[in-house]
Amino acid sequence: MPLHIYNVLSRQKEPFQPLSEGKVNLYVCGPTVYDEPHIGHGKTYIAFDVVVRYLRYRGYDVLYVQNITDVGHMLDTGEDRILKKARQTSSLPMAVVETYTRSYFTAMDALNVTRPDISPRASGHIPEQIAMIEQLLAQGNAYEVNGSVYFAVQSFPEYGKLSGRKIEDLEGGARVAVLDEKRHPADFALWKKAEPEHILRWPSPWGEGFPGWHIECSAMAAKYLGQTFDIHGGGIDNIFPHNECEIAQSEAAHGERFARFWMLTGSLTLDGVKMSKSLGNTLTVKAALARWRPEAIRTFILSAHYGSPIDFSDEAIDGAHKGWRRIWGAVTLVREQLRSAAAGQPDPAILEGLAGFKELFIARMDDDFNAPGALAVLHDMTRQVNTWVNEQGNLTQGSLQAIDDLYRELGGQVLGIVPESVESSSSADREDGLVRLLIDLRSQARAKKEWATADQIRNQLKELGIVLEDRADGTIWKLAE
RNA sequence: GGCGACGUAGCCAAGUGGUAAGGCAGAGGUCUGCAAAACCUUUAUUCACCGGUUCGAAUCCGGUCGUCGCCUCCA
Repeated sequence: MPLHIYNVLSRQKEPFQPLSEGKVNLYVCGPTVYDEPHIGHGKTYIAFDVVVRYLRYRGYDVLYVQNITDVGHMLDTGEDRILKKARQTSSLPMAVVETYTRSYFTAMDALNVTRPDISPRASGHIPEQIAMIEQLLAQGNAYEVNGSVYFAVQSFPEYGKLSGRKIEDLEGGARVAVLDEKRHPADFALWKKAEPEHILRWPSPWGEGFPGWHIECSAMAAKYLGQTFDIHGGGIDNIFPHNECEIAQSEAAHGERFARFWMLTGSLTLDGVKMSKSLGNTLTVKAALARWRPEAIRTFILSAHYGSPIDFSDEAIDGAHKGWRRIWGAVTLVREQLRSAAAGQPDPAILEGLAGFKELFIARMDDDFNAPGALAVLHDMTRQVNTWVNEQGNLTQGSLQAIDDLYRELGGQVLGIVPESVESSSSADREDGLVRLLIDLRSQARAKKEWATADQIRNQLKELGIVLEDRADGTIWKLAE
C-alpha cells in the first residue's frame, strides 16, 4: 500500500502522489520569534521532523521550507508583538528577532529536529509580498483604504473551505470591534499603514507600512516552492484565520490551487489546558530539557498521532521515558556485544525476523505517519532482540550488525530517538577505559568471592552515575538515567 | 452562541465493519552471590452513556453527557 496522508482539506485519508515524481515540496508555518520556544513548538516541529525524515527515508527528495515570522503579527491592541517585546526589554526589534530566532534553532537542534532547507524571514521578503498585494488589487480581490490594503473575502467564494467556516457565520459572531475601514468584517489586512510610533516599516505603493499577518506565508511559499506545491503543514490552532487566509490570497492571486495536502497537528496542552502566550502557562523547551533527555521528549510526543492533541504531564512523559529506556537498553547491549563478537555471517532466521519488523514499521508509517504504531513495532522488535541476545547468546558479528543497522535506520534515521553512539564526546573513550579497568578489578574480586570489594566498586560507580550490570557473558556499564 | 475534534484498562495510547496493538505502573515466575537488566505469565467479555443499522460495531447512523481546540495573538 502506498503512503496515505490525511488531508484536512478533504477530511479524509488520500493516497499521496507528489506533483513531480520523487520530489516533495513542503511548507510548514514557523514560529513568531518574540519569545522562548515552548514545548508546544516542540510537538509541532518534532511531528513534521518525522514526516520529513520518513519521506526522505522513502526516497523522496524533500524541499522543506519553514518561515520565521519577524513582523506583522499584532496583538489585540494593534501593537506588533515584536515591537512590544522590544519596548519591554529596551532593545531593537531586529535584535529581539535575532535573539529568539537563535533560541528557536538551539531548542530544535537540542530536540534533534532536522533544520528546514530554507528558513525565510518575513522581513526579508517585503518586495515579494508587495508584488502579491498589487496583483490582488489589480484583480479586484483587494482594496486600499487610508494607506492600508485589505483582502475582500467575498471576492473569493471558496473562503472557508479549509476550516469549514462560512462567511455569513463570521459576520454575526465577530467579537472584536470591526474596523470601520473594512468593507466586510471578515476582510483581513494585507498591508497596514504604519502609525508614527511603529518602527518596523517599509515604503510601499500605499505609503509607509508593514505587511499583514498572513501574506508572508503565501508569498514565500510561492517563491520557494511554486504556486502549487505538495504539502502545507502547521498547528491546528492556525487553521483559522491564518491558513484560510493563506489559501484565499494565494489562490486568488495565482488562479492556481495552493497546497494539495494540508496536514495540521493537534495542540499540546499542559495539565489539561492549552499553553498560550496570553495565559502565560508555558513550559519552554529549555525547561523541559532540564528535566528529560531529548529522546524521552521525542518518544512522548511520538507516542500519540500527530493530529491528536496531547497533554503534557509528568506521569505520561515518565512512562514514555521508561519505555524508551528499554529500547535504548537493547541498542546499547547489541553495540556492546558487537565490540567483541566473533566474525560471521548473519543468522538467516534473524535477518528474516528483522525484515518482518521493518516491513511492519513501514506499513504503519505509510498509514498517515502512524508514529505510535511504528513505535510499537520498535518495542516488539526490542523484545525479540533481547530474547535473541540473552537466550540464544553469542550472536555473530553479522547478526549483531544487522540488528544495530535496523535500529539506526528506523529508530535513528526515521524517528530520531536512537542516538548514533552511546557517548559522543572526545573524553568518552577515556571514560570507557577507566570504567572497564574498574570492571576488570571487580571481576577479579568477584572471582575470589570478595563481595565487599565488588559491591564497593559498583556502589561508588553508581554514585557517579555509572550503572554496572553483571551478565553471564561479562559485565557491561551504562549511564544512569 | 457558531464551527471542529475527541471520549479505549490505574496512566499514555494504536486500532474506521469481523470479534481489543504497544508502552508505563501492578501481581506472579525465570535468571542472579546480592543487585540491575532482560525474558515468561498475568491485568479491558470490553471500547463515555442510550437507541438504531448489520449475520457481525470500539469502528456506521441518531440522541445524551463530558473534555479539548478554533471563532481574538498563538505551533
